[in-house]
Amino acid sequence: MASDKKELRKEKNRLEILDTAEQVFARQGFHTTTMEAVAEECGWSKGTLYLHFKSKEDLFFSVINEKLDKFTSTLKSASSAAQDIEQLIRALVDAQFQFFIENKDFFQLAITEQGKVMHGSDSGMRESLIEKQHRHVVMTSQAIKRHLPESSTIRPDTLARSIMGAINIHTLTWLLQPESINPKQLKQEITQLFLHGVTPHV
Amino acid sequence: MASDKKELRKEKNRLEILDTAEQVFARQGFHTTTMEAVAEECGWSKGTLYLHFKSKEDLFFSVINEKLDKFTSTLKSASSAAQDIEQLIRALVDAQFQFFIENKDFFQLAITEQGKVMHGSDSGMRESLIEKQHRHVVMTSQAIKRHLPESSTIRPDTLARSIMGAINIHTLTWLLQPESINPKQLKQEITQLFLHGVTPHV
DNA sequence: CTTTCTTGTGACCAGTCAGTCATTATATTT
DNA sequence: AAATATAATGACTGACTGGTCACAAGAAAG
Repeated sequence: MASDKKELRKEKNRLEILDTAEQVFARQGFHTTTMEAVAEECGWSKGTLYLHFKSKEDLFFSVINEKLDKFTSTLKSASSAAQDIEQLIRALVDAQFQFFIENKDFFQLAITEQGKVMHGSDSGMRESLIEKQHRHVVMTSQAIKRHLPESSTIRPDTLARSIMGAINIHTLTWLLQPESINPKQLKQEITQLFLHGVTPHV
Repeated sequence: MASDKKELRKEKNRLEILDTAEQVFARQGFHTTTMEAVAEECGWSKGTLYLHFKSKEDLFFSVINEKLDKFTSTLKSASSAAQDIEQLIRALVDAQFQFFIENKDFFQLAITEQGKVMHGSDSGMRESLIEKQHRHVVMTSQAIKRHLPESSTIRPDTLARSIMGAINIHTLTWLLQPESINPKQLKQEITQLFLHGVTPHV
């Protein structure tokens, strides 16, 4: 049937639009980005965007949603190989940095536009996003739980979130002042920090 | 002279507007907030706002700027009493949580509207804000440097930022799902984490 | 009380943009 | 090749809002 082909093409176009939208949103922020601008940049007309997404918000949340899924699965596979807590933390730090660097656009988007998640914005999209973030933390926590010493007083999700928060802020710094950061050293430091704290370790 | 009184009243009104604006911006985000709304909420008319601030952006940046100064000085005094690295980390974690909880509005603002710092926005305000954040980190780093063991492989500013990042994200979680957090336990965990890492400690 | 000066107002203007839909172009079927 | 169905367009509209400014209200001075 021809409808298969059609569906496929439609999906391909959808993804193309998502990719472009990600860049534009990241560059300009949600409110400053116009549908016209996205349309122009991906070579379709504004009307066509509305054949694929029912509103600007829908487009926006779709961008985030998709990338968040990819992020979660990246971390999942990165953490599956670890044999002990040290390897795991190193893997988590590595993978998150890597992902953010490879997806600067998305990172910038996620950091700068959490506002849309916290404020208003109707429909279930807000909830759906929070749910997705939650699942992300749960996934990471589970990986941690597998390797965390029984006796540890730190709960897996506290650790998961702390690592994320730290890397977030360092990535942000790095984005604002690229020259001031040595990625390799930084990753090493952070890994050490979460493994052993400030206490020097031999 | 009467002009003293006048100046004083003007300053008082300015601060009142800043306070109100902080709340409204936090509740609705930068773009969604209208000058009209701020005016209404503080009982002045829109025109009057423009007697105190030359634009919406000016108002916005003024809000952030002022709070950021308070934040820095709060941390400064909190860290000055510490006698060793443990006390210092505890103090930093405590004070930051405390400040964010007492200034939910500001926190939400800061988190959700970093976009305005990263994207466009003319004038020197963007630079001025980055500079201010930088000074904040420097101040914290200096406090850390005073107590960090010589042999430590972690640089003070890495630690300063990591703590900030971690607390940011936990505060965010706490704002989104208040019931899931036990502040006391969380603070204890985080302090432990940065002191000794995941390694259990007796 | 009248005049002058300061402070405050809000209707208005000019620009913006999300979303629509009548029309056109393209593809598919007969 | 004609007819039909589907995809794409972009001019247009309606709603909104930052910023202005001619005017009003109120205080201070004379």
